[in-house]
Amino acid sequence: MVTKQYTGSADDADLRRADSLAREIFSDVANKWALLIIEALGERTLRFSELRNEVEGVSHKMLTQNLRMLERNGLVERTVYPTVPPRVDYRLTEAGRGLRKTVDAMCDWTHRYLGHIDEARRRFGG
Amino acid sequence: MVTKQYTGSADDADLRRADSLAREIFSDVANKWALLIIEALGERTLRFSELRNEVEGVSHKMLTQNLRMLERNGLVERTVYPTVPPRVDYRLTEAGRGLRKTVDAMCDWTHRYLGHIDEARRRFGG
DNA sequence: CTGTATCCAGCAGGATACTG
DNA sequence: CAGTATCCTGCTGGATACAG
Repeated sequence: MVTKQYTGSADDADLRRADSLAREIFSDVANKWALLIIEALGERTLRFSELRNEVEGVSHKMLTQNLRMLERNGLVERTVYPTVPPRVDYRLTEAGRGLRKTVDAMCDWTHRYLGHIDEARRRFGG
Repeated sequence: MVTKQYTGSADDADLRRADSLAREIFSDVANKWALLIIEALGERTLRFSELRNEVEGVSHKMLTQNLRMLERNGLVERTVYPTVPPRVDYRLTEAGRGLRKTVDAMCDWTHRYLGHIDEARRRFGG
């Protein structure tokens, strides 16, 4: 997210639109539940109820809400089997898998710096 | 963030602690403002007011709050110059720069899939 | 300029109940 | 089982004022 310089040229409107879209996507995606859901899905296909178990602490409502958002942005694909009781599968799209790589990197980072951070907190607190 | 299997062995407590710490860090860091601040800082050293300008739309309160949190976790270093008026510089620590790489990747991803997502939204809306 | 504290509206998000 | 809708509370986060 680099700050753009708008020069007043013809296609400034396009640049501005892209920029605001980028910020919108970032806001959608840069939230705890969305990232945890993506991480939980990984390469797997999971049902709603499975996802609910995998993502520790997520409520029914938050899960539905975030899944809709991810679907809307084309990061998650939703497959409904018209059986009874119904069965709904979720899996990452190509775009979703792309994002997942970055979330993985973030998880790796978290674990790599765990000790670092733990120590920093103690210093800060003392 | 992989689900761990707790077997009841001696150092389960440690594993559990590390796990909960990891989740805590993730919750702290996986939020819009924190990531935007980290991205804005980049390799630069910025003052509070500069940061306020760089991070579009952030309020005084949110900026302070997130900077404290990032400082507490040892991701941002805060330098106070006891001048009048006071001057305070912020810059990423090594840990912070590590995280920044993953945020960069996320930003790259956003721009790479911008069109993709735009299209997905239209499909979803129609 | 930077930071803290207070107040308060608005929304996030949990619990619950109900459909297909 | 999956999803939607409603209610209701508690927290988030903006605005404002003030201090160092």
